[in-house]
Amino acid sequence: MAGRGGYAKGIAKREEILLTALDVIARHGYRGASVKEIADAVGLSQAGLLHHFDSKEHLFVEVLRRRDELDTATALAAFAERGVGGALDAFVDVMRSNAEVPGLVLLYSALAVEAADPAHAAHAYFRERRGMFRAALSGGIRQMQADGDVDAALDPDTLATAIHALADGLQVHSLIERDLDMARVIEHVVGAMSPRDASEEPSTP
Amino acid sequence: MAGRGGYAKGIAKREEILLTALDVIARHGYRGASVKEIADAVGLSQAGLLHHFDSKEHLFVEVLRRRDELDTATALAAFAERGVGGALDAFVDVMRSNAEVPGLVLLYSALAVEAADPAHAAHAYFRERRGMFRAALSGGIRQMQADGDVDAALDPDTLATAIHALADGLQVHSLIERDLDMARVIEHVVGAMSPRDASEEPSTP
DNA sequence: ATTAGAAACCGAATGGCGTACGGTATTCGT
DNA sequence: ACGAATACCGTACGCCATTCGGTTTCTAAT
Repeated sequence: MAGRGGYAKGIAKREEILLTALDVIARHGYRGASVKEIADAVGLSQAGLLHHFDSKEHLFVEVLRRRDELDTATALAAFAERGVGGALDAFVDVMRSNAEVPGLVLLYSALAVEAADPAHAAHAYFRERRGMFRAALSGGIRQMQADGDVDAALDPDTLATAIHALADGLQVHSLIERDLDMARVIEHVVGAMSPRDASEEPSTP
Repeated sequence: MAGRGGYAKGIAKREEILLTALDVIARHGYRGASVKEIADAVGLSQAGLLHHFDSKEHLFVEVLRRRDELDTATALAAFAERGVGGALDAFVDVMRSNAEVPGLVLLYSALAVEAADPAHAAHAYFRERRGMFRAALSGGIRQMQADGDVDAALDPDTLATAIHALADGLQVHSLIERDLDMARVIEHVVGAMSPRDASEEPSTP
């Protein structure tokens, strides 16, 4: 069991662990990010670290959950400021900035695959996350279709599924091909989805 | 070291191991596919199994290499028969049939992430494979642009990168969302890339 | 048909892994 | 200042991939 909702010291330590875990992953790779390595990095024994989290898996999932909170806040703010088109831009921006957090893409991709096992702590996380994400994305696409920014002939749900998969696939590829500009690829593809008569070529209006 | 190029018995056993490995992955998941499990399934000790392959990683990479040989043969045959457009169809077909091999998508996705580690046996494999695959794909796209089947305003290299990432991302997603029709999504996206004046509907409904 | 050497295979051991358990020390509301 | 909840540790367990030395089996050359 994890010592949840405890003393100030414990809360601070838990926070430190979450931050340090990403650091260790960035430096040692996902395989090298053992409980011992992370425990050493925060000055705890292995048992001491596992006191704060149910398991190593749960710790990692918690790291992603924290990141999600930041990201959705950013996206919602962009939506409030700039509307639907701004939200899609914000999505690309979030992806761009997350790609610069060392270890984060590695952790996300690794867990996304491990989550295939229904017994894995990340299974439920990814299931619900994908539902939420795709619902929001397809909603945004529908709005953009109404605004004439996306071809109305395309199916919003299928498109949302595709963009989400594209984003995750690019992350996996970027692990090896480190100069891969994910945001640029996505922007290019999304640009191809806009109605041809409206934009693309600046011919006489 | 591996007992390569040996007696008939060894060659047969190695083949059996490669087939059985996929079976074990399908039944026990990637995490459950330990050397012991696979060794038991083929009637060997762990040491006996490792005699045939340099490591567990190398064994898994070999499974993927074999599959690639089959797939490229299929794709080349389709190209010879049906030309460039047929090759893209063949690519989708190959994806569709591979998705029905239990364990294969799981193995591929798991290794694709583990290959982030330069020391991993799959690192070189995925590096070279992506180069080949994208070169072929972008070449095909260029041809289809010349034929008027793909919008000429799109960048072939970027598009090839996107489609490849999309395919891999869909595979990861399908691990959890098992009713996800990957081929359908890809066909829908590819259909959206065709010139608008040419076809009214983006793809077959 | 024999034989020498390569290949196939095994038992046991090694070091690392995540985690469960029992116990001690620290914290902090009361 | 008390005591229960929390923080933390040493130890141990079972599983993992891999290594090593040794034995059996195969087969090509004699």
